[in-house]
Parts: sequence; structure tokens; C-alpha cells
Amino acid sequence: MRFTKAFIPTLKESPADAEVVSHRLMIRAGMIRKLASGIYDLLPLGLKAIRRVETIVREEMDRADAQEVLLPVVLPAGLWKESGRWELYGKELLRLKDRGDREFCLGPTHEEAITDMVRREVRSYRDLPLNLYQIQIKFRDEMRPRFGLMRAREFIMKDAYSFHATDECAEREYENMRQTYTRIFHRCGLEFTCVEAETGTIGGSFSHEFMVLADTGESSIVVCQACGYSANTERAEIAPPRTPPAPAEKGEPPGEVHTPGKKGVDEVAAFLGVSPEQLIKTLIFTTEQGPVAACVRGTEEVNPEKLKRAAGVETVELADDRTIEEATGGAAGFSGPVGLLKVPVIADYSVMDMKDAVTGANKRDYHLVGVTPGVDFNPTYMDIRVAKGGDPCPRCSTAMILKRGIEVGHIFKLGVKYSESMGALFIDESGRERPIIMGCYGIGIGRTVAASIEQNHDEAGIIWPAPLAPYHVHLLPVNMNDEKTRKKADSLYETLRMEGYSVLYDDRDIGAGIKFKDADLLGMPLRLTVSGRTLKEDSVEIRKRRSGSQELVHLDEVVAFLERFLRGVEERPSMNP
RNA sequence: CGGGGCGUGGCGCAGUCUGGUAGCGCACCUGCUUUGGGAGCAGGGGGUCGGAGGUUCGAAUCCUCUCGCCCCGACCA
Repeated sequence: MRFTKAFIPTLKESPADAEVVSHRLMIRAGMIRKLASGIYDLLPLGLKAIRRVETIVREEMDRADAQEVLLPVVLPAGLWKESGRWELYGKELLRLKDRGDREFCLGPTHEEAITDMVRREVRSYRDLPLNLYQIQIKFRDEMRPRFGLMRAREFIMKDAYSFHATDECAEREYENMRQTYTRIFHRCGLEFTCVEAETGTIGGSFSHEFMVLADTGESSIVVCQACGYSANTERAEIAPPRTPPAPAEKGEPPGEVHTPGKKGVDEVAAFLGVSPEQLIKTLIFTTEQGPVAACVRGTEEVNPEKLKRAAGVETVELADDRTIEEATGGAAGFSGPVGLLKVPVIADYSVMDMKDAVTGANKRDYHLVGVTPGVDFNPTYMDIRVAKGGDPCPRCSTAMILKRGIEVGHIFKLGVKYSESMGALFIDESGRERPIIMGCYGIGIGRTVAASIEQNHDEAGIIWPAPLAPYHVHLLPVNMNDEKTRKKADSLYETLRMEGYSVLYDDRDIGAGIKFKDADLLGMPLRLTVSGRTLKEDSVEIRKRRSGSQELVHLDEVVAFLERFLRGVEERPSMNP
């Protein structure tokens, strides 16, 4: 592509509202423009990068025997009511009505749509297994879109759904997809890791996330460097203390202290002159089976998903003030585990070895001091806190370290959540009718591009890994007014195109400085500079964007050089993006 | 949804407190010079100051409402 014909509006300054580097660079490089909050135009360069990821995803999904389909963006409400998610999904589901007042939504994900398609055709175990995928625009009305394509409301996603007659088969496919994803992100040139994750609103029995490691990532994960255990902090389990504490001695009974209006952990700690570590935080949750009290050390957070499992309930939600008063007999903000008889008390391992702690007194404006678990109250000990750096690994008790990541892929073993509610059934070998066992597997395409930039850039701009680069080569004649330079550049452009390389040819008649700055910003893996200086040697200067190393290469050797370079950096060269 | 902030040529901003001719840098157009890291000189075009209403002789500036956007927070692929 000749730059003079291209639509690549680069910016010297970055817009004030771009917070993270990938967002900034994508705007400055003329890849995207914002149309509304979380909604972006994809300009030619941005689309090319997206397409390169899509191509890799297609090739690998096809290789894994998945088949591509394309489901509608606008989905009838009926399907979502069948699965129960019309009510459950909440405000992220953008609902709309047609002229006949019929309800629809914009698909934020497509379990319902695909399950409907499959249930109408699949009758027998002989029709299974199936893995169907699409690369489609999704819409989620995010409460807070940000960071450009990283967290947009409208975004492109590859989503795949698999259907199986048996659990073993579904789990084989899960593993197949795990390997496929590993290949995909590897081919994209990303540094990533696969971690255990929560299933969230998608549901299902277990899941893994693929995280691109980056400091700007919105997800935190913990990693055990000793045994390799890694998980999203929303999910990560924490080992109990290695040695149970010796039974505490019966000391003074807890004493009440007056703490007028002091509610939060920090307020109370500051007021009493103790560290937040000395506090036991007690939160009252409501569940479908009534309220429960959850205790964690003052410096920890309760993980609601863990609490659900610990309490054996389906839903947990922070209780309102009235419920708290009924359950504890005291005011909200002054709850504590001592003397709580009406509700079950679940305490995190982090309170196990505390002594002389501070807790709420279940009485407005009062706290208890000198509270010792095991003496003054006897909770059930479970792992219910949110993991953080330093917590012991659930497998080997080594201290785990905290990292940040960008979630680019997520795979789920769904089980029968959708097939059961929507009646996607098949007849098994013994003639019994059973729900199809499902899995689902997503990749954020735009987010993968953003993550790549987040991981590959410098002060001057983007540094594309060759497999994602919109063009292989940035051809840069220093002076288009110089007859010889222009002619050689023209013919080199034609030659390289004939050889199958994609070339961005900066044929603009402007200062060389601008061209160099743009070349750095746009970040193609190789820059070929043509000038009177290089032509004296019948050569061009080839500069590698990533290393900055450059050398003079004879005109006759250029093609061979490119071939060597791209074969070296691309795992599987695909020369026509 | 709660808290904070911002809307002034395409982009980045000043001007608003204290009402009185709408400015700066970059970008853009024309000409000449320049051509290895965002060039120089000369000339030029472009703004309902987010929108509506109000106060005033007079509003970018003060008041009210409204729309949009950003940041922080609240169980998000």
C-alpha cells in the first residue's frame, strides 16, 4: 500500500483520554477511533491487525476440527428466558424491541443461540461430538468501558461451543481446546499463562483463563513458583496454616469498648490504636438458606464464590441493615462472631491463629477486645478469603506471588447448564434421553491485539510481532524528489509485492524525520530505507524495529533477507495477511 | 449506580475565579526554499465556546436544566 493512497491518520500527540499505552498507540497509529464510550471505528491498519489474529485463530480452530458458523447478533428474548439469563444477566445485556414490540437483545455471548441451533438438529449420540465456533461482534453494556479495545462494549470475539455425549468426551475436548489456545497465543507471539478461573455468569463446572502478562492488566493472578499452581485471585485456593495453632489458653473474657460511630476496619483500628491485622472482620451475607456470618482477618477480603461453596449455597449477597440487625441483634458495622447463635459462623483460615483480637460487639457503637477464636467463639474454618501475594499455595504451601494479566481467552466446561434448561437432548447408546454435555471457549480478538501492543512497544511506538503486523515491511525512501531514490523505491515496492510480502510504502513527499517517526510509531517488523546514500552501494538499509539493529543490504539480496528474517520470527509464515 | 473532573477550529491546550473584539502550539491550504529523525520563510482558511433556557446594555465566563466524555470505586469475557 502506498502511503499517499492509504487511510492511516497518525497523530503526533495522543488524545487526553487514552490511559493505557495500547489505547494511546492504537489511536496515534491511526488504527482505531472512538465513536462513543466503548465503541470504536476500526481503521484499515487496526482491521488488518485484527484480521491477522482472526486468521491464526481460524487456522488453529479448523486444525482442531472445529467448524465455523455465524450466528445472529440480534437474539430473541425467548431464548434467554428459557435459559433464565434474561433476568440473571443484568444490565450488561442490551435489550431492544422491534416494531412489533417483540423483545430482543444484542448477543453478549451465544450459548443460548448455539444450543437452540444444535437442539433442533441433534437427535442421537451418533451426531456427537461437535465443536462449532464463530468470529462475531458481541455487545456488552459494560458498566465501565475503558482502555480502548481492551474493555470495549462492542468487541470481536471468537466463541466456540462443543457438544458431547459423555463427560470424558467433553473433557477431552476441553484439553484439546486448551492446547489449541496455547498454540494460538504462542503463534501470536505473546507471553501468556493459563490459570484456573471462576466461571462467572457463563456458569459451568470449571474453567481456565489465558492471561497475557502485563502490568496494566485488569486481572490479578497468583502463581506458585514451586509447583506451578496458578489461578485468578477470584478463584485461587489458599492452603490452611501448616500447623494448627496450639489450643489457646483461657484468659480474660473479652471486654467491651465504646467505639462511637467507628465502623470500617481502618477506622476502628485507628481509634483503638491497634493494627488492622488485630481485627476480625465479620460480614453478614444472605443466602437462599438464610443469613451466614463470614469472618476474615481485618486485612483480608471475603471471596463470595468461596463462601458459596463453603456454606453449600447457591447465592450469597451482602445483607442489608435490617437483616443484620435481626441476625446479630446489633447494628450494621458492629457485627462480631462472639455470641452469634442464630447464624452459622464461617471463619477464614486467616483468623485461626489470632489472639486477643478486636471484633464487633453486636451492639451499636461497641467493639470487643481480647477475643480469641476457639475460646470465645467456635467457627467452622474454611478458605473463604480472596487470594493475594504471599498466601500459601493450596498444593504445596509455598508462598505464591502476585502478577497482573490481561484475560485474552477463557475456556469453560459447561456441563448441562444450558442443554438442560433449553432441552437440548440426545438419545444415548442405551436408548435413554439425556442432556448434551457442553463446553465453551472464547477469545477476545481485539483484546489480543491490544494485549500484544501492551507487551510489545517502546517510547517511539508499537513493535509488532511479525505474525500480527499489519504489513511485513515498511519501505521508506528518504527523499521522493530524488529521481533515482524514487525509481529504485518504486521498483523495490513492486518486486516485494510480487514476492508476496505486504509492504507499506511511504511515498509521501515530506521530511524524512516525519517518515521515520511514523515508521517507529506504526511498528512494522522491518524498515527498508532507500536514499542516495544507500544507493551509492546499490543497497537499502534494513532496520529491525525490535532490536533497532540495522545493516546495509544489497538490492539483489533484499528478498532473501526478508525470507530469512520472517521465517526466523514467524512460527509458521503466512505471507499474505 | 456512587464519588470526582472535563467539554473552547482536526489534535493538545490557555482564556472562566474577577462578564466587555475568541487566543496559542501542532495539523491543514498556497508559494518558494528544504529532504537521514516530527524543517524554514511568506501568505491563507477554519470555531453555533457540547446543547437549551435564564440573568445582564453585553455571557466562553454568572445561574438552572440537559447531553456527552474521562478518572476512582462497586463479585467483568
